[in-house]
Amino acid sequence: MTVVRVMREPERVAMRTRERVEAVLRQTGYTPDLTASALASQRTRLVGAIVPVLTNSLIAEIIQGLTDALSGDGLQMVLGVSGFSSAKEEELVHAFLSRRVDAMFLTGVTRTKATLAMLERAGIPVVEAGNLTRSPVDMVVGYSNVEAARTMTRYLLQRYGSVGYIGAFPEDNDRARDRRSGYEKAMAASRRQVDAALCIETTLDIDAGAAAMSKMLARKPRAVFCSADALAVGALYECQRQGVDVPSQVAIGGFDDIVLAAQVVPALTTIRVPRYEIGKRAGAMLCDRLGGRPVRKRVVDAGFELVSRSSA
Amino acid sequence: MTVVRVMREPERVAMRTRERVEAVLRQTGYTPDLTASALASQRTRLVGAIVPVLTNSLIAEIIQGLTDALSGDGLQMVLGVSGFSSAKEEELVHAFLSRRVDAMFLTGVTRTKATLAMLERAGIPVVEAGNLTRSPVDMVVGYSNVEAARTMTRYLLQRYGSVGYIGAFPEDNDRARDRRSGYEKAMAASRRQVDAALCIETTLDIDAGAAAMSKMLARKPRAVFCSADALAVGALYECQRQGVDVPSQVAIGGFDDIVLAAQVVPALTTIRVPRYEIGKRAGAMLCDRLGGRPVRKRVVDAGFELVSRSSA
DNA sequence: TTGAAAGCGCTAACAT
DNA sequence: ATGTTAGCGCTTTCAA
Repeated sequence: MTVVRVMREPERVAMRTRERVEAVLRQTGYTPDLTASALASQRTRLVGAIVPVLTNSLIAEIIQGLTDALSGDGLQMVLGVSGFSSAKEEELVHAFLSRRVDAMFLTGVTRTKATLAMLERAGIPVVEAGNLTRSPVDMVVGYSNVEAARTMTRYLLQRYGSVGYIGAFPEDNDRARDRRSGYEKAMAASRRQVDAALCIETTLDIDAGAAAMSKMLARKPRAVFCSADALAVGALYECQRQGVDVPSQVAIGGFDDIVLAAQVVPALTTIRVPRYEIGKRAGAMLCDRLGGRPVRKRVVDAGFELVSRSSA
Repeated sequence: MTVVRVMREPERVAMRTRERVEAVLRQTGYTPDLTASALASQRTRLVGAIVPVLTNSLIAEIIQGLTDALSGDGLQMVLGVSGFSSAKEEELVHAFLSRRVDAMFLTGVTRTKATLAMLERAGIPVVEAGNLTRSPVDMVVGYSNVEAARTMTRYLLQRYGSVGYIGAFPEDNDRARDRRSGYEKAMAASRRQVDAALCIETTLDIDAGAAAMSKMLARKPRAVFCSADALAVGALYECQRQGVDVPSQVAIGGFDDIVLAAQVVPALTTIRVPRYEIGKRAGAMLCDRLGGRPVRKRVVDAGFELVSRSSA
């Protein structure tokens, strides 16, 4: 017990005892065993985080924000990668709960019934990030993907009259689904048919964006909304390779405002979302709850902003 | 005990008993507590991983490979971000050892004495990744940054006669240091002075590459070796913005072969390293050791390859 | 085929 | 200011 006090409330231990204990601790290279501490205290100081992939700068920055927030409170992060699969996410949630993580961070707002039930039963703080919902499992911080996509589509529609769509596969990915839905809503609002040939869904990387654009160029679109900057950048390069001028022949709108977006020539018109801040805020909310500080706002809308640059 | 057997060696339990136990487990929604398991068995099934940053596609892909390898063996990853600080890395190593991780993954091959000592004492499998060394803490998988940088510099020197350098800050970053050193060796080998004005070190992102190139263009370099593709891409865009043609006016060589490198116009001449495979192999080596399978090759050279494209 | 018992290294509440 | 004690929920070994 005295040893414990030296480590946790050294002022309560007599100077001489303390020094003796500290000397021994140093000599023996003692390191407290958090494994035992976790069992005894029922707190692991571990946060489980599940992301669909890591190789995506949007997600990487959110996670960076999350770790920054957590490390301030001495919390650590167990990371799981779901590969855009709800089933894999379910497995991971189970594994993390079995590890008795103190809290969970999840990407997006849709998951399996079983996942929901487990989370419910666990009763730990959970924050969902990257989208919005009226009914989060517990807390959510993100922005409206529907509204953002609608805003961009409307912008392109006003300027160019017609707009195609290149997006990520929507299965097990509510952000992609909502972005597509925003596109469709804007189209409907201005009484446009969505032309299936001008609406491509694909994997989420630069090459795929280029390939999709290559197909779409055959149909001579006037403007294309790419629901992720990675896709938009790939599309842009494809245009360059084919000698199609952007924006005079085809305009391109992106989504995410990754660092690259401001650098490409022409610079990308896109939707800016506060990525890093979303992660940081999510982490802060978890810290608050774990520290016994109540969180009043359980649904945090971090907002978005249309950044108009040269590509559209 | 019978319950335990039902979960671990069900064939050893009588059919009827087993069914009864399984029913109860399902009804109560029982989830084994790994926290207690860890304490009793002295195995956490946790691997600690420390990276300098996440927002870097090279690193993100290595980590992706690592998680893929680990998840096959039911291992999970605690992730720490050191921000290119050896001191922060030291803290993280301490925290992870205190958590009794079964193994450690570290980026690069140089660290503080204290870190080394802790690792030594812990006696767990450790794999260092992303560079090579003759004397790893335990195991290492990477490639020679010196040789790769030398190869690229030599290539540029042969074609363009003189070569400038834009690289990442070398403090607490042996990959950056070695790349610079490879550049200098190649320069020395062809009897060139390294012109300080043609040698810029900066932070590791696209904007910084653009800014550095902007400065360097004032000196009319014939070719520039950017020791990371992020920098090279930034440099390339800066040239485009300034109307400087690549490669006829300035040639640019990169390093890493990120996905973007093949897509930019002109496509980037760069050094390809097997990023994902490095992470995967590192994970596999840890799994082998934890599974009691000895690892013969403790130093794995994953190699590199100069990819000649249009930018140089 | 099933069960009993000790112990992993801490925490937390209660003495002294 | 310091010490004692009883768990936490598993694993491991030994017994029945």
